[in-house]
Amino acid sequence: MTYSVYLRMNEKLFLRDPEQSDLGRRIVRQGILLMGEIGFEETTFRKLAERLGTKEASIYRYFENKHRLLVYMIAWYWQWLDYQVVYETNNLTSSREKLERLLPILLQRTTDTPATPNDIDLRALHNIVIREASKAYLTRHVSDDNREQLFKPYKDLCGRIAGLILAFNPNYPYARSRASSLIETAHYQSFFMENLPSLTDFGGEPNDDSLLEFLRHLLFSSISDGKSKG
Amino acid sequence: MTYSVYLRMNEKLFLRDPEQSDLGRRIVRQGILLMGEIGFEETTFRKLAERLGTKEASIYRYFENKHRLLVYMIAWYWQWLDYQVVYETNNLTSSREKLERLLPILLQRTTDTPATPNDIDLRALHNIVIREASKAYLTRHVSDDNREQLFKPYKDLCGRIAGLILAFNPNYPYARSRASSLIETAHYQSFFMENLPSLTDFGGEPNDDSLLEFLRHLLFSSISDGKSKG
DNA sequence: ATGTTAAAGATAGTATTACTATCATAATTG
DNA sequence: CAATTATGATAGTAATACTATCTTTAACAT
Repeated sequence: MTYSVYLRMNEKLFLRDPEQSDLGRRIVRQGILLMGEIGFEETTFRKLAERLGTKEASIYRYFENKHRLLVYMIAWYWQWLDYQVVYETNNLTSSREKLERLLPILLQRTTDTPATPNDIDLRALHNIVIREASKAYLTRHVSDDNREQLFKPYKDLCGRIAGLILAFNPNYPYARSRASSLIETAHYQSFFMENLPSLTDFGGEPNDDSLLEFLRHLLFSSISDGKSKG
Repeated sequence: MTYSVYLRMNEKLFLRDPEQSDLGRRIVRQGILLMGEIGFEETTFRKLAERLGTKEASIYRYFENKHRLLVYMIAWYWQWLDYQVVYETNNLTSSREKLERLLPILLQRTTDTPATPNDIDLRALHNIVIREASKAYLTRHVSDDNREQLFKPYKDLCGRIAGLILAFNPNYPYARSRASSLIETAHYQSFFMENLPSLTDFGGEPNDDSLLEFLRHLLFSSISDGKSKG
């Protein structure tokens, strides 16, 4: 039996809660597919409306604009990831083991998901996060958006990871920066691997986990104490 | 006496070389100021033209579109940085020292520039790189742009840094990824520090160099051999 | 001086985008 | 059955991202 998680989203992210209606859910789900296919810039509410057999005005009733829809999707992803981290590290005692489990989650290398997220195409969403997530905050209105707590899920996830890092090494002084840079590195290295491979050392073959090993080495070398391990 | 460096740019980046005419140079220089002020999305050729006392059609004679202008500015920055790295590490024998010198360059913490770059506002350009550089490659046409060598300056800089890393530790297996992630980390941590400080451990006071220390620790812990140093 | 070429100015026009407004209709709820 | 709410349908606007064309100006060559 599979469970389904309902993630309660910040109300500032939408005009009308898309999870409360059929059209709303289709906007999000098909929006993920469309944006995954053609990218953020090429995506328009008109194209999405056509795909849904509705009109752009209807989509505007749910989301103020395309950027808010992106922020919504990304926020959903971070909340989902946070949930996955909690689930996967639950009952583990070793803080190293917890961090080990974290890495494949960040790279979406996990096969068994703890619960099926209601028809959301996770692979498409993960690709959107890799290619478009930075566009959610690299704007002139970051500060306003931040004030409205739009980035809280990302901060929460970073906070969670920073906690794991501090559990591993309470003396490490850069836990939050280490957490945010771990996430970001996972994503643009994935992007580079796929699109600008000469910026990486990874071949990109399906079962090549050199990126995972890179992240593992990078993480543990930085948060381990300088002395040889006892 | 100050010298002035002329950076030869890839011809694919423009329709007409902006360095060869007064209008062209003003497009680039004022473009940097405008984009630094209002950001990439808000920048239009119309606004830039007004600022220059010309018409948008004139700007289109130099650059195919706004994205190409961005790519040009970013490419110029990477070439400039590469030059700076070469200049600053010249005559140093210690590879550790070379890497040490690299870090403040990446953060634009260097006071003495080796040569004055012809009226280019480096501070504004650095801010553009922090906020907008990823938009140069996070597009649907990365591969086409890459084929046209538009990202060569970035790759060259990464290659240069990877070389320094390998000089420091010839056995390190992820030199290129380490180089690209060093650059990227420097930039989005700068952005976070300024705009989403809770994602970092840095206060952001003018003379606070905790970001520099973070990068230094992150870099050397990862590329040093696992054994205690001899 | 004159003719030629190239750069820039000026004006206009088009397709698309990112919305906003309004009104009708269908579905839901009380 | 009445009232409310969601959606559909249509229209319209201001701005954007260009393209085209024609004129003026400047440079340069003979």
